Amino acid sequence: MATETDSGATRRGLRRPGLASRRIPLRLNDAELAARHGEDRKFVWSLARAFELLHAFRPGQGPLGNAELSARTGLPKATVTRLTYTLTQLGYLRQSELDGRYQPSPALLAIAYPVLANIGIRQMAQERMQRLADHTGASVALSSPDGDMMIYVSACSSSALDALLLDIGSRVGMTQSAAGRAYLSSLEDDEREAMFEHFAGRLGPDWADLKPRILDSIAEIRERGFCYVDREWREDVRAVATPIADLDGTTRMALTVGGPAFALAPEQMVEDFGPRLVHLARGLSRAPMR
Amino acid sequence: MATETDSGATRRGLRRPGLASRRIPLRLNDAELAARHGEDRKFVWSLARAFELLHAFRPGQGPLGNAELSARTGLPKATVTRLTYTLTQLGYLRQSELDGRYQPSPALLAIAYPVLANIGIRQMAQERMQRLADHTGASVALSSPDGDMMIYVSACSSSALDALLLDIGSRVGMTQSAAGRAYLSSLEDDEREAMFEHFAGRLGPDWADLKPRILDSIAEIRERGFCYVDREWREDVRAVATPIADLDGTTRMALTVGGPAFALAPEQMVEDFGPRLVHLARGLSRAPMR
DNA sequence: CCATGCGTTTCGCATAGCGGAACCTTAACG
DNA sequence: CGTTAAGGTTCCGCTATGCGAAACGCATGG
Repeated sequence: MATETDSGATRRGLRRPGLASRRIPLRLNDAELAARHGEDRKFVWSLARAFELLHAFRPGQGPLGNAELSARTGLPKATVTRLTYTLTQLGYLRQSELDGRYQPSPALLAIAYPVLANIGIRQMAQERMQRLADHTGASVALSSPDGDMMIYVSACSSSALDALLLDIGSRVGMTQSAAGRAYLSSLEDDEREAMFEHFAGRLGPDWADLKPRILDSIAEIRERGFCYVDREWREDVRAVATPIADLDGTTRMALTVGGPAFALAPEQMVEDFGPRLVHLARGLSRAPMR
Repeated sequence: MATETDSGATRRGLRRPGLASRRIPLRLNDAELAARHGEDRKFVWSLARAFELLHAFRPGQGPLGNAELSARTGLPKATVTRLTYTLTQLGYLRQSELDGRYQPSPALLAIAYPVLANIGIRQMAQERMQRLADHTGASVALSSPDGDMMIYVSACSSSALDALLLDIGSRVGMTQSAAGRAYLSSLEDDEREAMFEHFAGRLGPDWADLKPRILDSIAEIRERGFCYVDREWREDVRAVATPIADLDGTTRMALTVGGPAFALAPEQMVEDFGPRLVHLARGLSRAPMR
């Protein structure tokens, strides 16, 4: 009997936890937040599940089958079948004729498009970013905060670097990246403090190492307008970044020049790229009109 | 009693139709298809509703409130509240502090990102597209089919055209645009015939006008590799386009050069841009490796 | 042939989530 | 200030929804 009851409880009980506690499902709202929705009459769980599923697709890893999706998300096979089916019908997933596995379809770009269109500064910045990319031979990007990540909303690279290092939509950690620190520097003290609390909670002991480095970067920005971060985000990448506001004057973002460490000399980053970046940001901030 | 029953029936009955028959909610799966899901045990309606809601946001139209969303989608206010609430929690919508209205957030870009990363030819094309844009002074784009639309998956513009005419994720009609016709030309006869059936169904009487023009464009492509479409998609836009395949060799796409009619002379489009475009497509198709 | 692995289908059940209606706010107006 | 209007949220009863364990199909492949 106890078994019976337990099994029932577990079966239902697993539902939420499947999303909530296990494996940090929603990368931006903390797991705790998700857990808090346990009794929330307003929260639509099937939606959360579907997005978690979409999130299981990673760039460059190619198509995924239902089994793989089930494994990654922790959702039961039947549920995955239903979700992939629905998403396919809606056109957001595309199923390979051959192996029946799924891939996100361009339709997703279409729903993401209004995001781009709503970032006023993007349009203005585009050309000048490209010029800066050409001059520096590195990648230039504009990024916007999202949880504890920075998301690229615009990206240019020079011909020198054959492939774009990172493209629109890619994400870099807010704490380790130059972009993230530039953004953090633009926050009010109390806002930044709140973020720090989050980080502390998330990172635990590592935070002690990280915090001073972030503070250094912020001080650097205060002093000369940009920060230089060398191989912290990734072993092989260095970048400079500066904060910038969108045309509405409130939305905070970051502007970055970066690239593979082997191709970029630290001096040129600090002496040339950094100042140019600041110049660009200034130019965009006192934007003529609109 | 009859009233009672009817009201009940209507109440529930309205649900599906709210998505299905009314106002062509899912732009790519035909309304008919959606309607067909009436009894489909596998179809998750809340998902469809949520995406319809996301789809209500249009580029450049700024943030939307729940009322507006309710009006646009035909979903009841309470439902909209629940959905916006959930999407906000998940981070895909962002709510303005001031007026409480919603806007799609960059998190959407992050879920769309794998789409870009999976299109192999994108990376290779980027630089050469940019060069072509610089040379022509027009916009160069790579687009992928989605239902009866072409969606831009890559876009370059020259410095000459200050703003990007269209950005990644924007959509143009398959029937009217050069890109769409280039894509159509790359289909097998039976596939194309199937598309034509769709169009005929969708467009009704207009189809009679449109079809010959599409066939002309296709003939043009057969003959000289590209088609030139002048102010059909929009009053003020002209473009040339050519078909191209992704690296996998199967996924069909289109490559376009286009821009405002006043800035582009028909002769240069046909004599210079078109041939260059074809050259570019050829170069990309016999891509060296990978 | 039986195992293994993927995918779909079935089906009974609890509840998720729907939506009409009531209920707050704010704002504007007379 | 009442009053109307327009946005939004909350309530709440009800059932269709969508969940997921388990059974089933269907390929591989040893």
